[in-house]
Amino acid sequence: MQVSTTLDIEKAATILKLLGDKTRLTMVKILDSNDCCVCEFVEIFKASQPAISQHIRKLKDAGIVREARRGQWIIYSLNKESEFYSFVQNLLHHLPNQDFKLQELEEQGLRISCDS
Amino acid sequence: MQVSTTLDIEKAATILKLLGDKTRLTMVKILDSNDCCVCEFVEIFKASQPAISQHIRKLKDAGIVREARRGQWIIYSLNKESEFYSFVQNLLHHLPNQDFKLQELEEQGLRISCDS
DNA sequence: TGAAAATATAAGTGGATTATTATATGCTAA
DNA sequence: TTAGCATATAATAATCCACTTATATTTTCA
Repeated sequence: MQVSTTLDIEKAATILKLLGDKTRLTMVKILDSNDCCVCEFVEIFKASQPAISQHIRKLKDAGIVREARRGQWIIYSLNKESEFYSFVQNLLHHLPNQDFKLQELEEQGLRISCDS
Repeated sequence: MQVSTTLDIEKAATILKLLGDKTRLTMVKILDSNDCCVCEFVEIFKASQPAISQHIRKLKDAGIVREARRGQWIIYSLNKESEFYSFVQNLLHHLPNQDFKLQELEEQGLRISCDS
């Protein structure tokens, strides 16, 4: 296997610990194929808004996701410039697609907010 | 990227949390190229024997490593039959080789124990 | 301008995780 | 058969983590 980047073991452990949480790991898998805002995650995970915001902040602090304000929403996406991007990509390839979660939202009309 | 196995997200998060610890991650990286016993890890990590045993037990409980008694020593190795093996392998490829740690032990004559 | 929506942040709490200390187990060799 | 080594296990203490509740900030729109 050819690997593009070699990570410091300490940094790698930090990233793995971050992703070693079901909510954050699922978030990142979803963000791998869609941009998303906090309110959507709140729906998907049936969690409180502060809980979701706190998970996202950890991912943002580590540089794994980035944010872009769009009106009153803040849209999150994977940060492709992150030094961990290819590492995370490789992980994600082992996980089942989670797009059905967003599709469910769409069917409930709960995804209009971040459409476009 | 072609991936051999797809893991349940929940299981994947569990494995990532396990590996999201510098000591355990380094252990697994070392075991990727060498079998090892507890006393060697104690030396390498300058940690207490119970602390090391407890880390190893977590890896063993998850099926990532297996043990084989050899006289008074117990030799640990990566469990290639684990359903997580290819997942873990992929991770490890991103990490720098840690063989120098065992080489240091050898130079101090502290590796005789597990030689075979 | 003021109300409402989306999000962030702070403080506090309970549960999980890690290390320590103490003790038990299993094997070897004298 | 007993002493010593390697390792496991149990109990406990300290630290960390994720969630909750409460509040602040930013933006939109009427």
